[in-house]
Amino acid sequence: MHRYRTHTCGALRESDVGQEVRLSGWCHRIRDHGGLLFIDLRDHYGMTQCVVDPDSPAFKDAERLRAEWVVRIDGKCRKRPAGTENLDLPTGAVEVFVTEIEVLGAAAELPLQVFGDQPYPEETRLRYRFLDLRRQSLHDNIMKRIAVIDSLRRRMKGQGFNEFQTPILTASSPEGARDFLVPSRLHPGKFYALPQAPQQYKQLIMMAGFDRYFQIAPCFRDEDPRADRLPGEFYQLDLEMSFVTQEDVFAAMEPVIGGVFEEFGDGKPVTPSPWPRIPYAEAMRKYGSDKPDLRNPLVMQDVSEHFRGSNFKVFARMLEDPKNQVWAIPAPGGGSRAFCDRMNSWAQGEGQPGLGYVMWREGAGAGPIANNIGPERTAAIGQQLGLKDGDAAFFVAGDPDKFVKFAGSARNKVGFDLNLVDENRYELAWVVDFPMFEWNEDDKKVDFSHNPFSMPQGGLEALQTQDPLTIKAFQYDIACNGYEIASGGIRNHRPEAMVKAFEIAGYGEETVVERFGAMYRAFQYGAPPHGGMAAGVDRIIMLLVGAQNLREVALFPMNQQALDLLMGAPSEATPKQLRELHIRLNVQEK
RNA sequence: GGGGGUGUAGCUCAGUUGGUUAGAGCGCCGGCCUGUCACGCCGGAGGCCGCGGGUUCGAGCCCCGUCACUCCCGCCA
Repeated sequence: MHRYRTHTCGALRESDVGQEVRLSGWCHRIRDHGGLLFIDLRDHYGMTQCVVDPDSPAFKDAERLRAEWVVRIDGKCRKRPAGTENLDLPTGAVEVFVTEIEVLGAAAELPLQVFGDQPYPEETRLRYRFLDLRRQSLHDNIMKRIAVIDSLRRRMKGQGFNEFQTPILTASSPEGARDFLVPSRLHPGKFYALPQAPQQYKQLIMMAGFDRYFQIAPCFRDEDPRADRLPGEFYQLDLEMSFVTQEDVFAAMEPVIGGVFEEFGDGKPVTPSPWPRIPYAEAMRKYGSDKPDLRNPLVMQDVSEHFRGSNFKVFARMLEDPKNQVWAIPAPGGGSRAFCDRMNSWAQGEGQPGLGYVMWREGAGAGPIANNIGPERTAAIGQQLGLKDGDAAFFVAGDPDKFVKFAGSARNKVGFDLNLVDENRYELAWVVDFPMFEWNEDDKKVDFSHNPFSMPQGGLEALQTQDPLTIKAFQYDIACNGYEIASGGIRNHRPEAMVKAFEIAGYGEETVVERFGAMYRAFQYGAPPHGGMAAGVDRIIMLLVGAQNLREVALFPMNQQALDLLMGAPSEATPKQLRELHIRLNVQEK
């Protein structure tokens, strides 16, 4: 007989009745009836009910057991008495009558219970992650993560993509996020950086003549986290293809991303291919977001004309500045004072002065704004938005660039609060035509708005002739249910266009050579047109398991302060380590 | 860097307008219990009310500060 087990805890069935078996696992739950004692023994594979009574030589040992002790039990598999079967367990037709118990690992009093699904504070969960991971929901999430990643690999390989590994210790790159730095021992005063993404490597792989690259790539960014942004490190399905247009990338990726949503989405409807393509400008105008939640049917509209010259002086005066507008968020079914007041105080909580609204009832508008602008204008607004009695609309005014984000979150709130969002579906869309550049108000200069490696639409000629702020890039995202789950672009593989693009952003050719030397050099020696994207693996899995937080789908995440409470990272270095690295600390005293 | 929320038993939480001895459930310890599967019943231990200061005759509750966790803004393709 094997030292630890003949079967796993999920294996025994009625066909095994009569066998002498050996199981090892955790005591999930113990029910001590005095003369009869049940142990639910649990391992990765499942759970088996084990029974001990005073006739068993193991009875005394069994009475000592507590939750989460690891034990080996020997016994006989037998059919449960009629009427006591547990249909909820695959092993529920049988039980093991225990004759011997060996304690393999006792457990101290638990800081969190493995049994049940009681909520626990993040700090406790992270410090005792190994216990949290035993709990069913996290355990299942991690197994689903593994299955999703397997499926992504299979789908990518099936399309002729090859999986590469790229360096983890690399050079700091000036674009994008803050780098994690690693001091060099051999080169005093110099540092490696952890890659924010294998962006340059994957482009170099294309220039090296490999055609289709992918990688489940670890990415490192030293930025503050969010619920949908893990601190420190996260994973991307990273890919790149040569000799492709934007449409080729879409065609390659829709079956991969859409496929995993169909495969792992518990049968929830998934947007069929081809997915909608929404220009960035349209997404911002209709949804107030570059990652719109398309489960929400609400579409915002510009209603400036109805307020221009009206008696609602706050808006009328704003509209005298041509860059200002008034947008309306329709709220079908939201025409109650209670709801509108609630939205108003929510807006104040968001740091807004308030949120103006009109309610429609008995064929006319109601509320302070309606009173000010009069019945004709109110009716015209209702008509434009397609609203009727019982509905409302909310208004946001000012410079759209400044209020659009707030308008977008108001649209979300109205949609969710009025139950207009069907949460049981996955709505996927491409957001395309991102602007190449944007105006940086702080520095009074033009910046790259996404990554500097994207090809401007119109190429070099557009860079030479157009107002930079009107140039669009071959740059695209995938939005799903309000999350950005992937981002990519067709790359700028022409050195002269690259130099020109950087010049517009205020960098000379010498800067390009200095900062992106490898790419610049590679572009000189025959660069194929290429493009690709990167999908957020953690975020996709979060959506698939229905979690609200990325920590629910990561094995050993850090907390919001980027501390690893389990391992105790980051930690201090010894004087010897620092000496070898030529580092002297200069920590500010508080 | 900024704003919001939370912090009371090992854990989840309750705790009235500031008023005597701070409670419940789960867990833990002891006892009873032969068909449970959230087993049941009886008893018990367990508290720097995050920490520091203040107001008050009196603070878990009010004020100031601070720390921790979390959500958001900034930041981040």
